[in-house]
Amino acid sequence: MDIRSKRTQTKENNRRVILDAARGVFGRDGYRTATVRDIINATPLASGTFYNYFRSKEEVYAALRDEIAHEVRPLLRTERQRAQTADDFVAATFRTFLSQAQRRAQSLAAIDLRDDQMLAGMRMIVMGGDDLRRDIEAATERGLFPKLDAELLAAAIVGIAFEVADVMRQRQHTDVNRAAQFCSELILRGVTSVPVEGDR
Amino acid sequence: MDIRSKRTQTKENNRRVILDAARGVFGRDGYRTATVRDIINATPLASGTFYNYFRSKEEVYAALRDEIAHEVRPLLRTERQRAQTADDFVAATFRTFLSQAQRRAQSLAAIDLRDDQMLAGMRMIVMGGDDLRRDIEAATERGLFPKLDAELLAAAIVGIAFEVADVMRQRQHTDVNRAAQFCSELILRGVTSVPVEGDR
Amino acid sequence: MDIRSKRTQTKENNRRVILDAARGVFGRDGYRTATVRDIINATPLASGTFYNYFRSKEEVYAALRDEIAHEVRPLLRTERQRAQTADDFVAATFRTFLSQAQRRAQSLAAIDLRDDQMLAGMRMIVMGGDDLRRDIEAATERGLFPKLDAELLAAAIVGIAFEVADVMRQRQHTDVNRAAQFCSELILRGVTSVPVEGDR
Amino acid sequence: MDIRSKRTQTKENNRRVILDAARGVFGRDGYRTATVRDIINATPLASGTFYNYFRSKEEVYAALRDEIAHEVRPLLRTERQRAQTADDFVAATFRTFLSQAQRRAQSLAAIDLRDDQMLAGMRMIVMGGDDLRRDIEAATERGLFPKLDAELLAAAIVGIAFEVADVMRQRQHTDVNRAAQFCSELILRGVTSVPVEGDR
DNA sequence: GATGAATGAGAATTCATTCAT
DNA sequence: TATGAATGAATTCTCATTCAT
Repeated sequence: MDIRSKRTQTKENNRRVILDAARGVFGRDGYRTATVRDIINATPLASGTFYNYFRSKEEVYAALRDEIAHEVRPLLRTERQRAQTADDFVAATFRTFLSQAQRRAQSLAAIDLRDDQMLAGMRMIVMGGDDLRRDIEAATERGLFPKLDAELLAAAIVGIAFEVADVMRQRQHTDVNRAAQFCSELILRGVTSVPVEGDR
Repeated sequence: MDIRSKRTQTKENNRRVILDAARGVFGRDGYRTATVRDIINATPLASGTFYNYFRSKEEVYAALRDEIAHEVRPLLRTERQRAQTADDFVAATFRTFLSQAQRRAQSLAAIDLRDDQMLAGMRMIVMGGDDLRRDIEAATERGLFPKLDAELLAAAIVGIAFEVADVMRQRQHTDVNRAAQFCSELILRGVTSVPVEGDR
Repeated sequence: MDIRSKRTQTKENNRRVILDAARGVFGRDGYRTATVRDIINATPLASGTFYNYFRSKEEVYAALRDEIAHEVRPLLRTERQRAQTADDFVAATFRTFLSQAQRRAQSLAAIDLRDDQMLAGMRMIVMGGDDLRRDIEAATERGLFPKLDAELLAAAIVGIAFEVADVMRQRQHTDVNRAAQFCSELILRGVTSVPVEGDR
Repeated sequence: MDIRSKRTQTKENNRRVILDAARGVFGRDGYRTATVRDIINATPLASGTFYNYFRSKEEVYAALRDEIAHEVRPLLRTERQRAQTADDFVAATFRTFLSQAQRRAQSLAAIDLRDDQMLAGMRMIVMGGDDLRRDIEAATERGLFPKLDAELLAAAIVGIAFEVADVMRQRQHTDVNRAAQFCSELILRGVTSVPVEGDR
């Protein structure tokens, strides 16, 4: 059904190859340090070819980020919009983000989370631009949250998500559910209700 | 009476001049983008002079960061160690960090918070390396917190502090106390107890 | 028929162009004084291009030197290993070295012989690393020389060869054979048997 | 008797200090690599002070070289002019040069002999500009040598002296007399009469 | 479209020398 | 004269981007 010329296939394939290489390089060297040349070298392609697909490192990054955002954002929105309780809402957000962060360990999660461009990107993913704030506002309308500063709450959720993801990365800790639960409890009921740890 | 020779004064002055220029340039262009040359150009000094004071951009940044860390860390530790309640502990941390972030609007806060080096630096300031985690552990001994994963809690606090500071920066919002209170309530008692907003 | 693509040709040509330029510049300004920029400027190429071919000035020099060593060393070894008498052995060494030094008047010989890197290079050529010493030892086995300190003898031969080559260069004297004969006699039978000069 | 103002003493002392430092630095890093700054740093003096005494690195070197030349040249000339036989003449030259080279192990001899400026300097010392050639010519008049190309002979002697000094340096061999004898025999009667070695 | 060498602007850094103190 | 910080020209090298094949 899908009749593509060989050329088209190659074309799309190269795009893919570059994106994957970029992912690896960003993950290894950090977005900042990585050079276009590094990306090309991680590829069987020639340097000039890069510019047939992307105009710059930034553009590759954007593509990479958008790719993820496109997969993750709808998931997040759906879960949040379906949430019946504040617990559902918050837990969905953390669970989805943390499990994505983990699943993408070799790709985006492996990218230094603190890298500024990258961070902006990740934030965009979690918050979905302003998805999170809007979802919070909608949820507030539905009575899930008390009336509060949605933007600040969104910021807090994002902040926690990032830092906790980073701790998980350092610990090479993989119990996403427990981490997500920790975050949710913290946001929902505060430190007093956070589940007591045995040890990690 | 004039204990410092003119020379020494000039020398110290130049250091200051470079640090201030760096601050401005980092703030304007971001740490990443900024070049040593940019810093020099923001200065009446010659290029070589820079290298009489710092060996690289990294070193200037470190000096800038340490300057702040030196002022802020002791404050934070003292307040947290004196805290009689979890509220005191958490509130002190947020208040101090957010007010510092604000006070330094032209300096570090103005530096792109999302820049990775910068962010690592700021994290070091707030957490003081591991100050925060250790303080949480000590406070837990004192019974201020239930037994919990101190590292995760520290991460959560840092995450919130950052993101909220950033929102404040964007809003050019100056009510530090309200923001600090918001953060504290969230951490302590969760979203349900966060003070209801009129609007900003 | 045209086995090498135009591209490959250009590439090889550029390498040649750089080597030749380096030769000229080294010869004119001395290896020490010469800068990579000087070499580039003696070329129609762009500065970056240099670094597509060589990593540094040192590397160009090494290439230049090796080029010569590759041509000269085998010649020398063969002649010396075939030598039936001490006379043959010594004469071959001087003749080959001096004639090479002369033939390369525009290339290596023109390079300041006294420059240390250069000199080390030339020494490597004449002695071929340790070729000369080893050849002397082998010749001693064959009974061409009395048992003696091969390393010192090699050193003496090299020393004479250099200095005499330098005198020839200054004199723009071209009678290689006479110079070689002079050196050989000196080494073989000493000053008393050196052929009496009219004058130069 | 020698009434010098303190100032004059200091002045001469500083000159000395710089010369000694330069010697050490040249010896350690090589003339080429050494920078004026290195020399200054090897001194308790300030950078500006250097320029009260010397205009450049070259000038320090020249002073250093001349100092030695002034000590060594007269010795050499005297010995050579007094020489009754070719043996005396040649042996005196090698012995004096090699022993000087050795005695100055921490100073000039330690300087990379192959460094071009240095080499030119050393050559000047051994040959004394043209001393050696002139002395050879004079000795030839006296019948010590057959009529021959004095310049070439001088060159040969210098070449041998240098290379052998270098071998000695590498070997950390200290038997100057044996080395000098080797060189003399070689020059006087050639390889066949060079004393047979046991081993080094 | 793919190739990969050429390009050259630009960044970091060094260091001989000057000059105010 | 001594000091040592300031100077800035000069150098090396990198890397995004172009372009002939």
